[in-house]
Amino acid sequence: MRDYSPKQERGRQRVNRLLDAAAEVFGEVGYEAATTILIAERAATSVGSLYQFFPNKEAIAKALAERYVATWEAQTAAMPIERFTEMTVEQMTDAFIEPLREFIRDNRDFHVLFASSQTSRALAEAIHPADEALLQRTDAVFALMRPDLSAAERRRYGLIGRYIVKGLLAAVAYSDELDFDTVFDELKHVMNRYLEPIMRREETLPSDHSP
Amino acid sequence: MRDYSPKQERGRQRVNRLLDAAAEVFGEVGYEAATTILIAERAATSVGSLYQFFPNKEAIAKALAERYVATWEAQTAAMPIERFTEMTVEQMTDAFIEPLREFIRDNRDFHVLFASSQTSRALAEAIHPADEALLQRTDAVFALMRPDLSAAERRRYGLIGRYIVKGLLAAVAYSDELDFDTVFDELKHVMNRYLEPIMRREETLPSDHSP
Amino acid sequence: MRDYSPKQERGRQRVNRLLDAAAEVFGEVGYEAATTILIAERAATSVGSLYQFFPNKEAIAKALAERYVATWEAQTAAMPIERFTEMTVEQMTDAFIEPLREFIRDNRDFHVLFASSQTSRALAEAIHPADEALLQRTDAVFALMRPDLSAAERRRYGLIGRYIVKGLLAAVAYSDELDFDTVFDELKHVMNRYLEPIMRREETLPSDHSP
Amino acid sequence: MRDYSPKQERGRQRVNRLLDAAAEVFGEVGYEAATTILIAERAATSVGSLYQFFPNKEAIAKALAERYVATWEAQTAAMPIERFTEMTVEQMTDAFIEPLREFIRDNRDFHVLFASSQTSRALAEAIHPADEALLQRTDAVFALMRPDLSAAERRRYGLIGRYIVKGLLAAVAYSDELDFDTVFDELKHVMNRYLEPIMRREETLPSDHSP
DNA sequence: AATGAATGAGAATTCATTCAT
DNA sequence: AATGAATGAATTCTCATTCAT
Repeated sequence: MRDYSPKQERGRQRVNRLLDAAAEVFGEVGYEAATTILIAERAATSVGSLYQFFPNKEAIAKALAERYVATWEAQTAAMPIERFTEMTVEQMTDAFIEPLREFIRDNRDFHVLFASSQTSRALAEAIHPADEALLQRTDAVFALMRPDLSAAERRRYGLIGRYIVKGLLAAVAYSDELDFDTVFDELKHVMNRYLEPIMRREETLPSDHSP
Repeated sequence: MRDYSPKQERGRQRVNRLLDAAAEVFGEVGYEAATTILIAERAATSVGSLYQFFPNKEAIAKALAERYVATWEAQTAAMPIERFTEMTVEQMTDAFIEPLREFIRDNRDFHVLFASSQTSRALAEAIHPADEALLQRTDAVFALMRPDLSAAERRRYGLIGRYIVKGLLAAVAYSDELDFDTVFDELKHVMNRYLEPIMRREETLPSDHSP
Repeated sequence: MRDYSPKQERGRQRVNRLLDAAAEVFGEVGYEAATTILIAERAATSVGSLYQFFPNKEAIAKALAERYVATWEAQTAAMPIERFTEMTVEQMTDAFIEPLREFIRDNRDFHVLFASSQTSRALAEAIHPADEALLQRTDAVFALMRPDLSAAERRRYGLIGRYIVKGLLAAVAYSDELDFDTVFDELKHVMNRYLEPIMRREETLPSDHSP
Repeated sequence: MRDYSPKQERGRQRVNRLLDAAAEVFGEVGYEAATTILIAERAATSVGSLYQFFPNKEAIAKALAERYVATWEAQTAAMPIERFTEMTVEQMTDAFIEPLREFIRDNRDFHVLFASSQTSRALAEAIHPADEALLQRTDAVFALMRPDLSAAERRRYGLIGRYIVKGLLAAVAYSDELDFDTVFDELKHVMNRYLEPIMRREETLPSDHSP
């Protein structure tokens, strides 16, 4: 297989410009409708250069997803996981959602990629590792705060939470009726209400969600 | 402009077969990747015939969305809106989610269409009326149960609720870790928790979500 | 998989025109350099039509090879295999080469395809069945006239003979110094001399080619 | 025009490495499918360097062909042409084929280049001088042994012989059913039988190949 | 001189839509 | 009306060759 990694500084810069362009174009027209030529043009380069660094369109999406995850992880690294032990549910939700809010504010196009992954089988596979990386953190927090939960339960709550988040990120991206901060405020509220019974450890198993 | 509505019983049947086929194909490969020829073949007919009834691919999606809404409305008609006044929040959620659960059970491919509408500008426009129709019902219920809410608030809660629902429908469609009923049970739980403070009319305005 | 076979008479005609065009174009520029658009244009149609009937360029070559074989077989059917028993080696060679001469006269472009199959892995696979079909006949004749030969020997002589033929067909196709009939006369001579000791059944095993 | 000839010892080595790489790559994927980048990589250098020494891809093939001819000529120089006068046809054939056998054993990829030259017009022109050089030797031998043959006849027998050789070299290169030495043994046999009547000078003109 | 990035024309292939039969 | 053939613009991707570092 060919080696697509840039060897020179010039190449590294171009890769970043291409990813910026891809984020924009995906954001504007969606993954499917985005053409490699359009992306290249937006990055002020030629298709040839694009294909010098990416074997195909899918790989662009994948690299972009990875860059998002890396950015996200760098940002969340500021809040070490141990800090969560001493938090209330509200604080914990804040600790999750507020960085997300800022992240999305800076990366408005983020969501399209993940939304499109529902539409394109190939993209779904490309995105999956990134998707999975995001789950790790919730899992770790659940494990810390509710050690009595089974791995399956942690996973379930993590997944459901992620789908809620994705649902509301769609709201940010596509609804012109709901403004940015409203959605995040609602998201915090939803998550608080969802997680509160789960996090109260003195309760009976919350999987049956009974009071 | 041509008239695409079927004039005879045979035509109506063919349209339905085409929509069935379209639902399947959209479900399998997504809207973008679905080809008109594939849809026609799945309906055991020819492209030529397909274009007899639909001016273009978008129109198929639109008609399909409309058929979904009609089916949904027929199903929910069984529960007249006045009945909601005497319900607890749990009952109300049940009254919403259980029919949805059954609807989705019968129309597994439903979600893809709505997910794809996030990806394709054209499709979004085609789907929008259907999307809007679904919002009417929540709005009506809110109006009935919390007449003190402003139209904007009703709309906001309706929209947010819809995005949560969409988020979890994606879980049904794409996650092989979460099974059908688990998702719907979680969805009910989430909605209950979300709506409860909103529906408690003796509370202060829930928009600020303070206890 | 899609069905590429023509369903209407019109389609069948177009397929034949496309194969004619392909033969020409392959003959002129070779398989690799032949473009599907060029072939389509030569057949006075559009690429789209070409791809209606052939999944890819390789398939065109394959179909063409098959048509050659079919033509060839129709022509050789006139000389039933039993007739070979009563022939001298010269007559047998004649019975092989003269129809080949006529076939090539009518299908000048034939050779390019088989020559190109040495150059393109994909093409080689596509051509192989046709190639193999041609071997059947020599094999049958050897079996009839020299029943004492082992299958391996028959195959060897058949293969070598075929490579000689191919070699000289290249001469017809590419050499502007050797004219058509000269090459075939030489070919007959070569084959006669090659086959004579093999065909003389009273000889010792001809594999050692001793007098 | 630029001067592409290597000026230093290091350059000469690099050219040779590039030709080695080219031979390999042509042998593996054919001339058309071989990319300059692949050749450069195989030679453990970069395209940029490749173009330092060759103006284009065709020139690589040409240089390679020339190197083959030079190698071949060095090898055959051991057998001065006068020695042929005292040989039987069998010995003469041996004197031709055995060095060829050794040459091909050492240069397995040789044939692809010449086969590809049938497929690519441009390559054919590049190869032609090399091709022609190989003909000189047969011509010289014919002239020596059969001074009564016309130049045209010598040329004809030389060409036909060369096409037979090429045909069987293809067998070596592409047939996995015929092994290396079998093919050369058969080749010797074929050439012996072909040349014998031509070389018998007491015969009538062999062009009519009558006994 | 060496590396590998940059370019862009050109190739194969797809597919919504129109049209002939 | 029904079928499936026809069209060609658009898309992804390749690669010989040139250029910047």
